[in-house]
Amino acid sequence: MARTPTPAADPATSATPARNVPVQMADIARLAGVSVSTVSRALSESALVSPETRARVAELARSLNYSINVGAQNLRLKQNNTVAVIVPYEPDTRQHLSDPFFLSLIGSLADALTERGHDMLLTRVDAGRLDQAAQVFHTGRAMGIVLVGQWHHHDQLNEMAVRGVPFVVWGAQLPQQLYATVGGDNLAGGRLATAHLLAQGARCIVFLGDPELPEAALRLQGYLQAHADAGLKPDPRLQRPVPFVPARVAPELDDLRRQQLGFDAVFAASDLLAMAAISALRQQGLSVPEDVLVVGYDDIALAAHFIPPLSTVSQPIAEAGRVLVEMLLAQLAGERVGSRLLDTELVIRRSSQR
Amino acid sequence: MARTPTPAADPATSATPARNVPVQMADIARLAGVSVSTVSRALSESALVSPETRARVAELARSLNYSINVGAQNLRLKQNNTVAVIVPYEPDTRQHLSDPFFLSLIGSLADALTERGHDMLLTRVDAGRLDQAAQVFHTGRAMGIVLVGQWHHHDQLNEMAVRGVPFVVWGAQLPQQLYATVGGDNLAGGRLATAHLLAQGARCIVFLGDPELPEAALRLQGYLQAHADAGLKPDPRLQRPVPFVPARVAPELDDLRRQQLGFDAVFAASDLLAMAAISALRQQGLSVPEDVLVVGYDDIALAAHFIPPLSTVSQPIAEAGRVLVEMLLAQLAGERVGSRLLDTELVIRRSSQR
DNA sequence: TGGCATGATGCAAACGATCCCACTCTGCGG
DNA sequence: CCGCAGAGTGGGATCGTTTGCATCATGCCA
Repeated sequence: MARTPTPAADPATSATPARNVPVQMADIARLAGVSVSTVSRALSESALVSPETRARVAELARSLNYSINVGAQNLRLKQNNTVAVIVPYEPDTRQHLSDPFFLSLIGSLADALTERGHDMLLTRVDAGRLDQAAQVFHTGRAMGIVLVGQWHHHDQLNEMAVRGVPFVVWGAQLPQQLYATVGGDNLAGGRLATAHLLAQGARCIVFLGDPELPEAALRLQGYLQAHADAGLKPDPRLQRPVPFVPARVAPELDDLRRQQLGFDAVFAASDLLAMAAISALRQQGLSVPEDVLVVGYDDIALAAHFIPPLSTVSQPIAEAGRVLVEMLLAQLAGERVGSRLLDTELVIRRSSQR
Repeated sequence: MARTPTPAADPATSATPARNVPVQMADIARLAGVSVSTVSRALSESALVSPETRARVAELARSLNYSINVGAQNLRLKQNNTVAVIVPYEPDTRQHLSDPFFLSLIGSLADALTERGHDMLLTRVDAGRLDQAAQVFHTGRAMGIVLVGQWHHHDQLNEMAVRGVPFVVWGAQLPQQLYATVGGDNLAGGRLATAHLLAQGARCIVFLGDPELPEAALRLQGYLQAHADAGLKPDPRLQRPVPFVPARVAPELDDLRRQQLGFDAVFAASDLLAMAAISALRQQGLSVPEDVLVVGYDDIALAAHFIPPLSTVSQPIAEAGRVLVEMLLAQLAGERVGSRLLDTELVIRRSSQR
């Protein structure tokens, strides 16, 4: 290709039009005829500098479009105001951040953190190598950690806590845990949903959800309790341990049908599963709520616009973000914080009413 | 409350069990009997240190659970490998990060960034005070910026570009823009969707979407083009400028009915709007697709599980994240990057087929 | 007029890493 | 026996801030 000089596009030719010359305190100091110390003090509104100097420096800083280098500042102050939000990532399914509930939770955390003037570092780590999570703390990238998502490795979390890593977890509260969790009241949620279905006359309620995950296990326990409360004993074969993957729902329901196990309601441990279930039922020629009642869990934004509008157990997402942040900060302030259970609420829509 | 001393819980009593004594290079140096320089070199696998020393230092570092302080490292190296992802926030509606499409895009960005070893800083800024976005760059918190979401202020973006802030934008490509965008081919998407509806026999197609937003405007333009291609002229009253808020859809459709404007199809500029439309139609006693055909936009995860499964224009989310990151990095490497249009694809499901 | 608060400023040492430069030590060739 | 190359290491400046302490001018009182 011939060398055709294009004056405007050639960076070497043009007189560095927008080359980034990062302005720093020393520059301001020189221009203002004071020392860096004074500039530093002036910019931090210290009462030690005279009002005139302060004004002059401030004006200069603004006109030079100066902004402080937080890296250097943090180093000097040994401070850091970013919080890491870490989501697990299942290497086998390569399932990335996908459940709308967790995405909303992340949104809510972003809100809560910016509200308090903190930065949010979003990181994904291999669910198995949880120790990597602690790295963002040890390397000083974040002052604390919020873990959201399904974490299987209870003991790894305990170890992190022992090592003094400040963190809070969204999830179920387990016995013997050394760390603080925030979570919906899964037991109550499961019981509410199931009791409602029973009250609607359902007698054979399918449970969809993966009891390996503590949260789902509690919802299942609530399901059992509601039955017990009503003096009923549910058929254990109706409890289907499906992972949180919508595509796994239809085969499960087909299987029930093949086994000739009749059912008149479904309680799914997530809205995504519930919606998949409704689709699958429709496929089988059954309609909701006429033939089968369905209740989901999470109350994601779409639940209300689904057809039929989905009854579900609502988790207080906005509050969740706020509380998680609050607790992390309290912990950083040296307080000893316990776990928190947030109220859940049953939202009754069409899908569970005949 | 009486002061009941609980020995284990009292931090002052216990012998600082997990008190955080941040170990640093100097500590390792002392213990290894070498200088910090050597430690630094050993840990960075420099060939300048003898293999024995290197091994000794590495072993010591591991046993002390040492990890480098990236803040100090960044300061010294004048480097920084975090990328800021900024989402707009409408102060009037206080609408937080909610559209599933953008949330997925964020997920995909998180994936693309971690894959390349970058940290992701997630920030929300007031859509009107876009200049705040540049701050995260100027303060050195991030080396570059990815803007996602609906940005109205084209000129503010241009100004940022002029000032030399490295960033890329997800969105529509506009004339006279000085910055790089990545976006789906909204024009083609709109045309595809509309042409498909016309091919299905629809003749009065409602368009739902806010043409104030460049992306939606292009989709509308595609809608018009498809009509022109078919030698048709759509009734302008069928173009309804609704914002991206599901709740605004039903009133709009009611209004159409009040005006006695018949229609046999709806093309919504987002899946959320499409789903809200289907719900609203159902409310009015109309069924989809029997009475009205519907096509959405984005192909969010739930579209396939909706009832009826939603036809929609699919945007390549995973690719979007990858390309955005690639382009930002190219820009940081000093390359001059142009905007990129990603292929969109029409996914035909039940909602648009009689 | 000297002593001394008082207010405004500057100097220099941190913060925790990197890396240029100088230094020591060994081994080898002249 | 001396010089020197080269390998391995240490000293210390540096990145951009903050802040304890010293400095210095001023004004006031005795």
